[in-house]
Amino acid sequence: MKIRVKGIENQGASGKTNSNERSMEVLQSIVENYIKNSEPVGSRTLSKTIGFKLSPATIRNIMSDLAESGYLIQTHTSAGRVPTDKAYRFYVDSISKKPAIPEQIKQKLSPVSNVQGTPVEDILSKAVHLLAELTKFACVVSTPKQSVSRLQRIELIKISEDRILVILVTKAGVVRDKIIFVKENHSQEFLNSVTSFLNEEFKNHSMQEIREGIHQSIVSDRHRYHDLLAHAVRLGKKAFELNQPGEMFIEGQMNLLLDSHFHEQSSVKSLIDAFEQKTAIMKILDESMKNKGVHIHIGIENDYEHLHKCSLITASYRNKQNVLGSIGVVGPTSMDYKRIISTVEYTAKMLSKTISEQSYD
Amino acid sequence: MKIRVKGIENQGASGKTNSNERSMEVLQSIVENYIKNSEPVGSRTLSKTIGFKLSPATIRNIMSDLAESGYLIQTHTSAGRVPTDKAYRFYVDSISKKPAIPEQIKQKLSPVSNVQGTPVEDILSKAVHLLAELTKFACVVSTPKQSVSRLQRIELIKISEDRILVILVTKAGVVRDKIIFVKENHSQEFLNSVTSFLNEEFKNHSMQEIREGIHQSIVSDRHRYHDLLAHAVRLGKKAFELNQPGEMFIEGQMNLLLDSHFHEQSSVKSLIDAFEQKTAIMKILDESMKNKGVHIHIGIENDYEHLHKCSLITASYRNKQNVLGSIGVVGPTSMDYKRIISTVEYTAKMLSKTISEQSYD
DNA sequence: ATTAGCACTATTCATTAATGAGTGCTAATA
DNA sequence: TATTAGCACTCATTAATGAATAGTGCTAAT
Repeated sequence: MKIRVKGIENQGASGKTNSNERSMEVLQSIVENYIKNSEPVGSRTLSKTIGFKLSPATIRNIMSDLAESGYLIQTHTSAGRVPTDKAYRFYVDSISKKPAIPEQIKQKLSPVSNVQGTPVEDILSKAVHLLAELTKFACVVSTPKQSVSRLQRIELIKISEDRILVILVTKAGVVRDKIIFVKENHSQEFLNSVTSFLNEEFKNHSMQEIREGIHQSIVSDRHRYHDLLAHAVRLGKKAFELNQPGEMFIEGQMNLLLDSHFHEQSSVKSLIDAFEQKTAIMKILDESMKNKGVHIHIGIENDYEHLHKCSLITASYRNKQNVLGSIGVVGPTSMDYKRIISTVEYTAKMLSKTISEQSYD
Repeated sequence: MKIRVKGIENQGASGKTNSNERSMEVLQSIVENYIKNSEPVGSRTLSKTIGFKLSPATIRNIMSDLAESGYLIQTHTSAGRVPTDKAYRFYVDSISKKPAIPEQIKQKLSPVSNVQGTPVEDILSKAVHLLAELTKFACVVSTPKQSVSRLQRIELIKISEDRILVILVTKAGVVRDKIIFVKENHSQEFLNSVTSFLNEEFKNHSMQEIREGIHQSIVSDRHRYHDLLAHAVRLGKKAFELNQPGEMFIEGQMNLLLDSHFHEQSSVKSLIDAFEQKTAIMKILDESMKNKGVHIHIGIENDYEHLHKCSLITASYRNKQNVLGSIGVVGPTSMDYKRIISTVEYTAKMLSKTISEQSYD
């Protein structure tokens, strides 16, 4: 077997970066070509798109090497080649300059910032809807995490003899309500004092801290002989109990099923499962909150098996104070990464801007 | 051309109800057969399923008549026959005894009633999710109409200098929040008095009435010289302004795309459009609130063209006082009507029960 | 009024052959 | 030594063919 310069990978061995650069260029071309046409790309076509700088035969050699290194596969002997996830990874990593956001996209997304007094949920829902429309894929957004967001205000409203409506307003502008059941029939006046106490004690603290704080209060038992505070703490404990596992909005699932890449029965089932079982996607969104910028998960890189044929592009959104959640796109691994990445990035930016303006900091 | 007794339609002319009944039975069999197998049904098969009481030849004659009357169509000359929307309409109208709800379905739906202090939205979302799982079709539910539901409580909370958080709690247990922007910097104490005023004035009134009432107050101008009331009315007007067009939750859209009846590209596009353009479905849900019981819209009967290949089964849910919204299934016209109808009916019943228990009446 | 029988029709399925896109290898070339 | 032209080969796709099949419609017999 002849030993050829492999390009990209073992450049160290050959020393000829020229050949390496060429391989890279070819690979990029292949990826872009496949993204555009969704068809295996052959040496002849490639020679054309590259501008006849190389003959099909030369390209065949390069492609053969790339296939050997795991960047390309053939669906069958006489077919062109298709990029692997490894190729997509290489491709996105090699994207240097981001394309400018087309004016059209900016315009489409402008409704996101055009909101006065709209609940955060509605803003998110609007944003994810528009993103789905723009990308023609499925889009998801996670609602602001309760635990990190800090308390702006708590309100206790007596609803009936044994029911109290708890309203939590966070600094991010998210309003959460829930009803707690109590044995004692507290008067509204009493609830008002409890409210004052809780507000004074916990305003500007994160939900996480509050939960811990209240727990400590109970453990330390320092309120045992003070009726009001004892009740306040007990009510507070109930009020701040985390009951929602973190929500997420999904839009445009059906776009995916129109996509030719998911036409096989099995892929469709996988997708349905993935969206049914929200946890996997939720996890990726959560992960995305930890670091800045756009996150890209390509096919096999996803832990969740049902997402192996998808790529996820996510970006977190925030207010002035905290990272709140993230928004993202779920599409085929052969998506137009450049376009999608910049669209997601821009959407997240707009979202951050809008929500920051609405935040109470 | 031979004139034969047409059965079903022109029974008056022939006088022989026997033949008519037979036609009905055959048609029912055809519909059930097609629902079950999604394949054109032929005379031979039918003779079997009917228990050989009639020979294929006889059945052919009957089928020919039914086809002429518009109950059946042939996809091509040598194919069996397929029921038309008219046939489905006849079929559902002729359903006499509803099947008992299988224990399995009851069990699946039990989580709907197993909710303490859960926001109504979450109950609805749970219900529609389970319904989608049970029926394997797309399911929708409309959130309680704001206009008909009556006020349990309003709360104004000062959020920042120029922002007030308005919380509306309805008797149905729905909590709505929105932020209003004001020019004056009201103190919380002042807001409390306004709150008291609004609560006293408007508790137990429907939102509709309140909006009208406030409008009158402004027109009559009787509060002109009373600063507090003037402000209260002005704030109230803002607070009660209807800003959401009525929401709806959708689940299981993807189920539809798995369904063989929607495999053609065009149908899929239609469906996506229908769900994108929520208004059409919303309208049907709204319609369904006007009358009791289960509502059935079969294919062509739907005003919205994109729903011509679907049937919708809807039922309203309510609390003790009012009809609040409705829940329904969107599936192919060849759905198993008996099963779906009773499932939707049961789900709506459970929903009503649960929400009634949570209501504040 | 019902049914058996038969001619007729259209789909479906498997087989075959032609076409074409694309590769891999070898030998010629710059 | 790297590149390229040329050629044999492979495999998917397509169209055409024919057999098998499921179903109808009509007529004549029961």
